Amino acid sequence: MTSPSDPNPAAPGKPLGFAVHDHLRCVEGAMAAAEARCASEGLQFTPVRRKALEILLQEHRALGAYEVLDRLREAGFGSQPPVAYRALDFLVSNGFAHKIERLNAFIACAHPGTSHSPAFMICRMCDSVAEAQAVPARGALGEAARDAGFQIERAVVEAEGICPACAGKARA
Amino acid sequence: MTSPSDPNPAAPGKPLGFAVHDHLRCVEGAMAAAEARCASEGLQFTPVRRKALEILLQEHRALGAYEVLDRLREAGFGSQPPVAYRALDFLVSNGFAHKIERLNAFIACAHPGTSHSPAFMICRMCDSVAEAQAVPARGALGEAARDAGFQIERAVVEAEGICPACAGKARA
DNA sequence: GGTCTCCATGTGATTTAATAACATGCATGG
DNA sequence: CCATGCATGTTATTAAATCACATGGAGACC
Repeated sequence: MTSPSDPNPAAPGKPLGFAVHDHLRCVEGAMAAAEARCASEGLQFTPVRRKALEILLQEHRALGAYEVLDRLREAGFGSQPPVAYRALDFLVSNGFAHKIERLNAFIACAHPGTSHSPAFMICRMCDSVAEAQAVPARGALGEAARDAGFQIERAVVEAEGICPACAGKARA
Repeated sequence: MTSPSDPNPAAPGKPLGFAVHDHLRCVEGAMAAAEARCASEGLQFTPVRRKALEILLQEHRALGAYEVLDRLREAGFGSQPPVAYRALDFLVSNGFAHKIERLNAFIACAHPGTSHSPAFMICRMCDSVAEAQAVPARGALGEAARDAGFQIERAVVEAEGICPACAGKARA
């Protein structure tokens, strides 16, 4: 699973998370990308923020703020809620992570760099989460918004269901 | 605003909430519909549940569970959180109301009867909410789900932005 | 060099959201 | 008549999020 010869089956823009992939590289790559972007945009990628992103990147699953807080504390950072919430706010507002409203939880962005309006698929059995792209102006919602004269600025799109792995297990 | 000659500009299936309409009738109609459906399906439309729905119907806006609880208490019902949460659970599971995840709040269903997967438009200035229809299988999300082998069971679709009324005010 | 300001971090306390666990009481059906 | 199921109610607790305030470092500016 961490063999360096593993191909990465997730092409850019395609949902990752359900697909097998080289996770070590996946984490390292994302960290390097974040590092680079912070440097180029003058964002302060401080130790807590870095650690928080690392924590989220470990799994393709959404973590609650208190779960992140626990791990930050273990790593020697502050132990009060604002510590986690502030780091998460930084990550979310700069596109390094997203909040899954349905779960009141946070997940690392799977398509960093890409300016995007993300959509999520949440498996209700194993809680894994995959991120896809969705343009809100398209589809039924965009149509309704145009009809109503509503200006969409941001959209939360979160599908709940069964991921391929769990569907397989259920059939077995 | 409550004049009996007001036309109702919201055709079935079209988003309501931003449109001017006869709100008294809107509430009465929804209550009657709920009444009828509970009778026909053997659901217990008890006083708390009825009152909770009435409370939500008063406004085209999402109310927090504790806000609903306050009004239930004022109406003489129990004063503890489970009172509100149980009534709201009943309304949500039977399609009389929806939960807006983004706001951790609840709103009366605008298209009762219709079996639907709702989508919402939330004004970030005045907090009003309009409900539209969105079929999750269509659009970019459905495509991504098919690609990934993910089976969508339910979808949260919540657009945040500016409603026509507030856009008008901003221009003035 | 000194100082001012901004911003990040840390802590204590509080508010808001949601659920667990348990008791009561009323229907309905056997 | 009693057993069962279901709705309601209460106490208590857990989880999520924010407020308010103190500290301290890095740069900008004189």
